Amino acid sequence: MARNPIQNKRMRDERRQAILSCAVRLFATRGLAATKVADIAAAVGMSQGLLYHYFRSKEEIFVEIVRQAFERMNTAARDLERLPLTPRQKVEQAATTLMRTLEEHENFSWISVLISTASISDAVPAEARAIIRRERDVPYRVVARLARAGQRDGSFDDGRPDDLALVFWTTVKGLALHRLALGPTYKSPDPRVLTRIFFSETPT
Amino acid sequence: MARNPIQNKRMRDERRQAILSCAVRLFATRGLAATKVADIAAAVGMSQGLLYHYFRSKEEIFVEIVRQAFERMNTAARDLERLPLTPRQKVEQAATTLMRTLEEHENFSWISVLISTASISDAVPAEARAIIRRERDVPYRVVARLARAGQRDGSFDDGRPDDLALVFWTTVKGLALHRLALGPTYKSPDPRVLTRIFFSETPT
DNA sequence: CCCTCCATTGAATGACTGTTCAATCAAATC
DNA sequence: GATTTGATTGAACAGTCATTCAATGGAGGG
Repeated sequence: MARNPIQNKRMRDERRQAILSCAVRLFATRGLAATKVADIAAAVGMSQGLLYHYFRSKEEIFVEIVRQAFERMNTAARDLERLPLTPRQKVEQAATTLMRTLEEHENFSWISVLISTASISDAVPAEARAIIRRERDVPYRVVARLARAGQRDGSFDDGRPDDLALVFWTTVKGLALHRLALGPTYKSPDPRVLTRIFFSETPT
Repeated sequence: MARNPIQNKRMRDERRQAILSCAVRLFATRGLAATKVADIAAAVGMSQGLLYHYFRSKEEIFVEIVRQAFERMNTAARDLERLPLTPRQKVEQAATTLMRTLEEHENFSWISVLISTASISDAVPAEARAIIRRERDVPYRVVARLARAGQRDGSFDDGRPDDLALVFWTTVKGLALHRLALGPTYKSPDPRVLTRIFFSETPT
């Protein structure tokens, strides 16, 4: 193995990521409590003991997954908001991107499901709960602001912005769920099922 | 206690229902594995041992909940389908009823969340998985048929009926989730967020 | 008043599983 | 080739928790 301390750290990080990405689908399909450390170790292909060389505990793995998930999702949401586009274009782009991501990256769906269940659950580590509480409504707020902007400039229909944002993300989560149920057969619906939440077909 | 064997059975059934309705929210918030038998017993207010007088195992409780949930939901769906109404009226009635139920009966949301998580989970008893596999798409099919009927008679917009049904139920599930997060503060959005999936505002 | 059911308890049991640890291995540096 | 440093293992440990069970209570019927 690499003795170079920098390469060393990199390999360690890669190994941690490998563990995380195996653990995601286990946690998503079984939940934290029902996922055994032995399962994770088997999925990664290492001994149980070695897992504890990379993470202090099963809970730490879980927390790390939650942390990274929100980091990526919220960065993407804020990036979208900053793009120099009209509200209508932003919604269209978000809808198209999300539908494509659903089809192409199974991982997005695993993470989405994991977060959904973790958000409800009483049985998650306190640290994970804190992250969730702090981060979970960022995407909702972004979309609600978008809805408000669109309604102000007249390109969107009416409806309480918060409700519309809720329906928007709810639909995405539901599709993610469905995508996992179907596997590779899955085909995303027309992005208009998302855009229609905000405005009817006819371009202004 | 009632010695009358008929009354006796009735009291036993009531007790079983009491256990089930306490267990639902525990299973919904923690998942099957993370819910301890001790928790359920404490919630009902009985000893752990006594639980086993009413149910053979923790899993049996879970399975019974799943069974009853699908029974009610699917009966309601099929009842709606049989009503002498136009597709448009049926969708409107379903939307209104669901929005009201969400506000008034917290239990509906608990059950909805329980079923959602159970549907994904690998870690549910085989019997529950069988019930889920067998029953879960009844409501989807009912709504898809409705969509097809509405499109045929021209009162609905276009869109793949299966996709529309998916989006419809997904939204309901998402709202149930949100309703639990908010508690008594929750206020259902305008039913049109549901009807709009199928047709635009203007009445034909 | 006794006998028979059922409800009820609380403690014992036994399996499961997260975590620790002492020991081995392998690579790189000197 | 000796030494250091991190990777890796497998078994042991400890705590948790579902399930069982022997014993008690209490209500109605004879």
